[in-house]
Amino acid sequence: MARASRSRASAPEPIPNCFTCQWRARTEWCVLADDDVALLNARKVTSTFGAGQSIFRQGEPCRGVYILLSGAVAIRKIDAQGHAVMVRMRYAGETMGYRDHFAGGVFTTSAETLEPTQVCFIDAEAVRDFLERNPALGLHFLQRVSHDLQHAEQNLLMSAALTARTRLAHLLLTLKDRYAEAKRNGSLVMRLPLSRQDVADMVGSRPETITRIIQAFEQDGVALFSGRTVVIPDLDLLLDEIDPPLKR
Amino acid sequence: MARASRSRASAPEPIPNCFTCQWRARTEWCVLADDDVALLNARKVTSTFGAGQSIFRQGEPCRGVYILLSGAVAIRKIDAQGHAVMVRMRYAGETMGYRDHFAGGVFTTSAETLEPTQVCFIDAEAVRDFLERNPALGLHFLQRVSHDLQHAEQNLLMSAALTARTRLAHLLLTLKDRYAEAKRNGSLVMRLPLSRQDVADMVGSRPETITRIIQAFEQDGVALFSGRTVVIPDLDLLLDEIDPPLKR
DNA sequence: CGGGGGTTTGAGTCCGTTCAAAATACGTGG
DNA sequence: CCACGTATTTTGAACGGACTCAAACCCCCG
Repeated sequence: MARASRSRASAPEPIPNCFTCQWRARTEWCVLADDDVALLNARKVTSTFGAGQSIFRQGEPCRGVYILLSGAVAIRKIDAQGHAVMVRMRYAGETMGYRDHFAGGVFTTSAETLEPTQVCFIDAEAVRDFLERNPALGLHFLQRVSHDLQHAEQNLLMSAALTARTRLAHLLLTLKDRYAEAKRNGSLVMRLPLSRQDVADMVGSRPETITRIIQAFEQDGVALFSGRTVVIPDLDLLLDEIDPPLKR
Repeated sequence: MARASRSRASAPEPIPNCFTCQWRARTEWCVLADDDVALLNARKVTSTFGAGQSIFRQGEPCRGVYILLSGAVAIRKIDAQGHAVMVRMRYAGETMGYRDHFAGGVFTTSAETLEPTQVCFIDAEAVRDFLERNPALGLHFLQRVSHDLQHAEQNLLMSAALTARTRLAHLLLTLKDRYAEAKRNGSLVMRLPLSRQDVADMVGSRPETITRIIQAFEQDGVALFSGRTVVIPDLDLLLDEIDPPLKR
């Protein structure tokens, strides 16, 4: 189908199998019994995207949900002024598109790959079938969405009470969990797949402000930036940033 | 149980009946068949609260969900600095506590009545039973929580891109739907159950700023405040506030 | 009629923004 | 592999919205 045509032509690679999938035990779909997994395996459609490609667009009817096998995706939303602002990321192993799927069936966000990414698509009809065959799956998603909600609310409080500097520190801390590698001297190094604009969006600020906070971080030895590569010499220093987070 | 002891002793009033409940068709519970409703009717525990009383507190294990029969409730959250900030309201006909119930079982917010309020309590075990007997109920809540999530995300974007003035206009518009009465001259009048501090919390601002915006609104004829009573002479003027909502 | 909490007013400050230009990085074609 | 054009990032200066602090005010309640 149309979606498949977006995938990048590539050398024959092994067709992903749900049974041997490394994420099988760690996603919401882990409650599926073996025969359900067989069905999932048959129904899923796998595609591969290069970096910077669109998986779905805000406004489209949503035809199903996606599971990320590898890579990372930026979720963006068009704001009142018509600009696309990045609101969150999705990583390998995560399901995506389920909010809009369960909320009503129209995408309220767009998804664009930040790196080469492999995704499994489960169409809406299949999702409905699985939900029917195994109500526990629905409860898992209910729990998932509820957690998302708590997280979103936490973010709202954060943005109101914390400075941009503290919020950037928070962002770096979450990104470190996904991207940081420990060096032998104890420092952490990571290469972010985000532009300054994207970072600014996620922090609720502007690129210029991000640059200035970065300068401050470098002066204080909290984090050293060079392009999209970040070095965190001492994690404790970064953690201190969010400890006394009083605003003004 | 303990919860019942919090209820206000009151003159014998008719015991609410789920079958004749005015909200029956309009809540998530509408999917319940008659025999389920009978069970709901038997399992629910109704209590009555005066204004300003606590229904549950952040940090408590959450023992079930609540349905508001009448009144209104303020949901507050303790922020990083230890202050309780109001994050949202719950109105008659709405279910409350379901987020924390489905997310994990500990209240991440506190609930306090803003007016005399009557609530039905459904304990967690009963919720589990209903979910089991009728999986569609779970899907309804899934839809509900997903909508909440979209709303929360919208709020996050709003707070980042809109001025406090515009955000207050938004708040007034939502409050109008619940509280405004139309006068014969076409103006709307409402009495808010919120203090300036609460309004400031919900707008992500401070009481002083709210006062100043109110003054500006009065000068522009958008809304006239006297204490907690608000007059909206011309709804279109208020709507104009959110129409060109560019910040800076 | 005397508190006392909530609300308003005032003045000053600061964080983050805007606007604009310079510098740098990046991708593409020659 | 290097030159070039474009996009991103950085720098600078100035503005402004919203905050802080603090005092005055007012309304409600006892």
